[in-house]
Amino acid sequence: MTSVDPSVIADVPLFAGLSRAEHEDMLRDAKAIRVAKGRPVFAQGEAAHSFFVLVHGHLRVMKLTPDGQQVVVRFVVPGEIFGVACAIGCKTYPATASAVIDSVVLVWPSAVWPELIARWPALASRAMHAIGGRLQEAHTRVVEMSTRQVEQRVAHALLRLVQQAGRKLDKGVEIAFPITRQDVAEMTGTTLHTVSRILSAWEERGLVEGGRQRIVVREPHQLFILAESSPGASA
Amino acid sequence: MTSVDPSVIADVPLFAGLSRAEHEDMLRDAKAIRVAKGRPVFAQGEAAHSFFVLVHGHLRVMKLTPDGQQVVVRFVVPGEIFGVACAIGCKTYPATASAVIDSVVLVWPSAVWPELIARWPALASRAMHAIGGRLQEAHTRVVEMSTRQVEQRVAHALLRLVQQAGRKLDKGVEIAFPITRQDVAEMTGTTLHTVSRILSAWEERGLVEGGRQRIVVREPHQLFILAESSPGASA
DNA sequence: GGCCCGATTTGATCCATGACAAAGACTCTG
DNA sequence: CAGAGTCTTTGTCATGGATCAAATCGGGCC
Repeated sequence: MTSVDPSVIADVPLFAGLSRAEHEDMLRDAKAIRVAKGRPVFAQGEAAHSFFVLVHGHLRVMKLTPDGQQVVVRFVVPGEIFGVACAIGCKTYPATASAVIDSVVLVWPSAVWPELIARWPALASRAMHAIGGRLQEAHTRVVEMSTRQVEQRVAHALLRLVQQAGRKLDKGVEIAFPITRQDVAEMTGTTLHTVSRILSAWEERGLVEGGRQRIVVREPHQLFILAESSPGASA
Repeated sequence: MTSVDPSVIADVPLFAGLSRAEHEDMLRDAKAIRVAKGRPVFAQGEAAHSFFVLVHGHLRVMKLTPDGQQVVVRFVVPGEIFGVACAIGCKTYPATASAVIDSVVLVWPSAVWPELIARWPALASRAMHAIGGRLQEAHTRVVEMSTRQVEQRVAHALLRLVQQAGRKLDKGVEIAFPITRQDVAEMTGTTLHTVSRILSAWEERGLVEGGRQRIVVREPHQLFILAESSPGASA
């Protein structure tokens, strides 16, 4: 039996407030696995055998349409629970999660979920909040896609990424994992061409700084203003 | 103290499998209120004092953007729980719910939620599934908005409405509550003008039949084919 | 170091759909 | 039954972005 050091979940919000002994107890059913950059943790349509917590690294969660287009649902950062299909009554995973950099995840069999939440009711509540937060975010995204133009959506997406995975730099904040224009396009419902043009324009104005699979936001506040401005009000 | 007849929640899926005595117990904290057509049950931004179950009628849930545009999040049909901000850790309602026809709702104070789920753990699980379902739907909508054109999105929206609130007619299925082209536009991220044109075109082809605040789907299957066809493949 | 491949940039063109405008059509009310 | 207020239809025009096409750039690998 793989034994996992309980300290790895010391700062997982979902498990906050539990004792070390309780952590150990929970980890009894878990396994830690390494996922190489680019490899999937699970794939859309697969039977939902397990649920997960990301310990280290970054994952991209995406949905594939029947005709092969893909949409980025979100990025997972360390400490988050993901792949909880079992908790919401899905038999199969509704999306694919793959590593954008070498990552480490904890894996529990789906079967232990009911047991866990029965034993720690706070867990149910926390999980509910986590799912609720994602619902909120999804709705925000729907509203955004319905009412704002591409430039504003890209601005919002960048701000969200910065908040979720920003790394402070001398001059601005950098998104802490490799991300392509294509990724940003798939987060905002546009094309990599349009994203490239927008970022170029922003770079011109000193708002951001780009690079291969790299985005640095120099002026988050300016970006915020852009994101919030009403759809008609352009320069 | 208002006493509510336990039979009103006999067919609420959330409470299925509980005994009549348990229903009574739950209803002890509830009040039933009538909401006139057009009146809000709660409004976006308001403190989330209560959560609800719709007993009779239909509600529209919508979000308002800072600049006054609105987006329809969903319609609530009888038997559904809604306004569960408290369950997902929101202090205020993130959207507005108002009656599209005269309706009756059960109201519980948010404060009893923790109590209820503590007493009936199955409730927590059911609620989780309900929220999960909405998350799925929201993601589906994001994918749709990112990858399909307006006509396909409208087709999907109609099919969803038919499934949720379809009333079988001699010639087709009717959406069982008054709904305007504006509503459909706000569900699909387009304008009432475009929706009107699309419905007119479909009516021409015999797929649907329209009227004031009324839509009858004559050929669900044709609509389905339209909804699924790849974005480029038009007549 | 030189090659190869994926990522990015940029230009030119096209078109789905939004915006504007105005005229019906249906309901309810007084 | 007239009038008002919604809702719906339809026409015309403008345009934000998608699409198509090609360079160019930058890294990693042998």
